[in-house]
Amino acid sequence: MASTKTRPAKQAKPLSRIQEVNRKAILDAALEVFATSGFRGATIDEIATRCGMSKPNLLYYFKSKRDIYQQVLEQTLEEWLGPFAAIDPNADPVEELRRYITAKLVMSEKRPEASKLFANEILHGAPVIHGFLETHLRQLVHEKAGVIRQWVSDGKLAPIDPYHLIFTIWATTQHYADFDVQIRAVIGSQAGKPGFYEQAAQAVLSIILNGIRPR
Amino acid sequence: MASTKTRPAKQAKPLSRIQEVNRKAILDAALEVFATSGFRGATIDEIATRCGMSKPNLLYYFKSKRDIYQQVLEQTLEEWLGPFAAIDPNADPVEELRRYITAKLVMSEKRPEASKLFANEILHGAPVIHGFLETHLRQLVHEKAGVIRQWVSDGKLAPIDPYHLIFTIWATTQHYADFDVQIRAVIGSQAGKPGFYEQAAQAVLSIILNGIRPR
DNA sequence: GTCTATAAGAGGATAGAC
DNA sequence: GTCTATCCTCTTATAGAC
Repeated sequence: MASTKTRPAKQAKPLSRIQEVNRKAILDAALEVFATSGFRGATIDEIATRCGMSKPNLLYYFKSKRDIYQQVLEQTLEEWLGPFAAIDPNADPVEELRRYITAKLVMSEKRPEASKLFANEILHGAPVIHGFLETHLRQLVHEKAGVIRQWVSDGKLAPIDPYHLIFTIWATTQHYADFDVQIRAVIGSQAGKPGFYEQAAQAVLSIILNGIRPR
Repeated sequence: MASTKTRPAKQAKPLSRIQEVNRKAILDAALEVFATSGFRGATIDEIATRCGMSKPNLLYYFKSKRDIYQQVLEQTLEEWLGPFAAIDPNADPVEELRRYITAKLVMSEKRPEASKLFANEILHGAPVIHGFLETHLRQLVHEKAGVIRQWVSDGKLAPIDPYHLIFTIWATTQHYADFDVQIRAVIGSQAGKPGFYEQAAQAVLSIILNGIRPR
């Protein structure tokens, strides 16, 4: 396994093996707890218990509860926006949007906590990521809106406001993660079954894609 | 102003004039605070300050913070589901859905707190209204799904799963209330301007209605 | 690095005067 | 009905031993 020594020459503090492992364990546990309880509802104790550590030990790795929260958010943001950033102006519009919507639904199924984490943050006024939303996300959405607008100009999509199309896609796909409790309550055991998300994908794709196909 | 005496003969405790006024003031303030902060994040103190009362005085009218929360939720539920319950099987399907979607968007614009209150509750596992969701809401959705299924059978709508159509409508319309902070951050000052919700309505209606029109 | 013990503070709820 | 004062619990964060 070669040398496990970390080179101390780098800029920030180099993390030892155990530090990396523990930090990751904490962030994983924190994602789940913050997602289901929100920032205020979450307790350091619950995060600690979930990753088998003591409360003070968590605060050895992170200087405060808010610090943990912030880093979980930042870590998840990148992953969450990946498929959006990957929208390709040169691909076929309908196929590209099908790919994007499908990817978002898969994420809602596989990692609902990530979606819930953001929903909580934004619902409460986005105190931590407000700056990010106004700069990076705004710029990214502006860029992709331009792509969609071009598709419409080229007659490849029905005339539609790009921003509202993006919001519609976000809303529908994330709904399946954020409101899963309601969906489960309303349709019962079907929601847990294997084919459920495929069925959801088919319906959502049918509605949105037919709604924007050029006529 | 005639007599203001309350008749003590009724079943539950009759509320005096001042009691009614204060209860309503508390519930109005509580809606705003719970909507923006969630149950855990909200404090009795903030609710009290917002309606110009003292903390103990609130607890004279309601026996606990949870009691206030529960009553705000129940009070708002009825209003929130009104337009859904009003979907008319005998009306023209596309027009009826247009009416419903428009009504939901108007509610998101005029009373975003109501939407946020539910979003918070459901996001955190619906501890208080879970029973309601599994019984009344489930029954209501089942009924309306039947209406939509019939419309599809009659060839008045394109073939679509009724449940996913309902979820799509809920998701898109409530998104404008629940995620308003993100929308504002992304598109800037336009979001506050007068015509914005009309523009949103046009886009959402265009996507969903074109997506389900019979072909 | 990890623990026990504890300080410090926030917030829900009650007692009791007025 | 409304207030001030207070109790008590929960939770964040730190001190300091190991």
